Amino acid sequence: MKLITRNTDYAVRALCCIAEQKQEVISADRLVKSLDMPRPFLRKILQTLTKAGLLNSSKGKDGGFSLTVSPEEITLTDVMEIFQAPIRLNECKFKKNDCPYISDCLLKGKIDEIEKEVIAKLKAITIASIIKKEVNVDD
Amino acid sequence: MKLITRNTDYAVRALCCIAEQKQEVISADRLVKSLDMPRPFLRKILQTLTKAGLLNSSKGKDGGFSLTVSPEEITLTDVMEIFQAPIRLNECKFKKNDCPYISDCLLKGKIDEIEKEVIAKLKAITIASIIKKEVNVDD
DNA sequence: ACAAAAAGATACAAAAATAGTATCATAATA
DNA sequence: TATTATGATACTATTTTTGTATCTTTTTGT
Ligand code: FES
Ligand code: FES
Repeated sequence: MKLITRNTDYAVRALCCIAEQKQEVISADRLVKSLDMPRPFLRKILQTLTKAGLLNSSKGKDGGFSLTVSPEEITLTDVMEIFQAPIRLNECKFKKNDCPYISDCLLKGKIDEIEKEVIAKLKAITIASIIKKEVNVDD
Repeated sequence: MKLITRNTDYAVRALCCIAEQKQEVISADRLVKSLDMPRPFLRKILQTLTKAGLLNSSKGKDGGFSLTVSPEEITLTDVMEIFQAPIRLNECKFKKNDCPYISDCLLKGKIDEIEKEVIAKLKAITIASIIKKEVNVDD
């Protein structure tokens, strides 16, 4: 039971790093140095985030990435949906078929309830809320 | 993000079925018929549940399985722990190493909070609470 | 025009987790 | 001692996760 996959984890850390830094854009290379993760993997994640619309990218010299929206507007679920969709806690399939008991299954109902609450809580976590620390006053 | 794996799912359904029926014990064969799942897979699950201490088993003619404790005492987390341990939402490892940022990571803290709540809720779900329906009055 | 510095696109591969099968041994009982 | 049941275990297949490698395209400075 892994709520957060590595993809999402890396992505969140990268987004935090991008959000925190002051320059216009930051290159994949600099992010690799700051975050200490495998370059090709980070690059793929950045590309995915760009395609998903969370990042702007610019090529060429002094190119790099920047957020398309403010850190307050990026929720954990946004990121999870990109890398871990579908966000379901219980699909209840048997041999690739939908479970025939799904209509009157009480477990299903209970899990779904939990799911809703979890997702609500995940949605409440934003990049901004993650990077917000005392250390990091805007100066 | 799969909160419940198939193993757990099958196991819960089997436990419900065992809990619901009136005979002393129920055999794997009868469970297969009731639950409509692959026999070898169910058998393995039943064996695992037995080893884990949730089921009694008896061999030979008219052998089968029965609960060791009442359905009220079996929680979803009990079952999940057997098949999906460790129950963690966020391990945050990088290349098999623990994440070096773990000590001052706010995301980690937030996820851990959610984790605690989820587990509490899962713990509140018991086999008894799953099978409890109007249809099923003790007669 | 051309080289350098960046990201874009894709295809591939390795590892881990999940899901499922098959086979033989062991115990109980009639 | 045959039958009926579970126990133990080894094996295989599939899917998901986690990466790597390679080549193309765009931008910019010279
Ligand atoms: S057993 Fe399938 S929905 Fe519950
Ligand atoms: S990034 Fe590793 S604990 Fe948060």
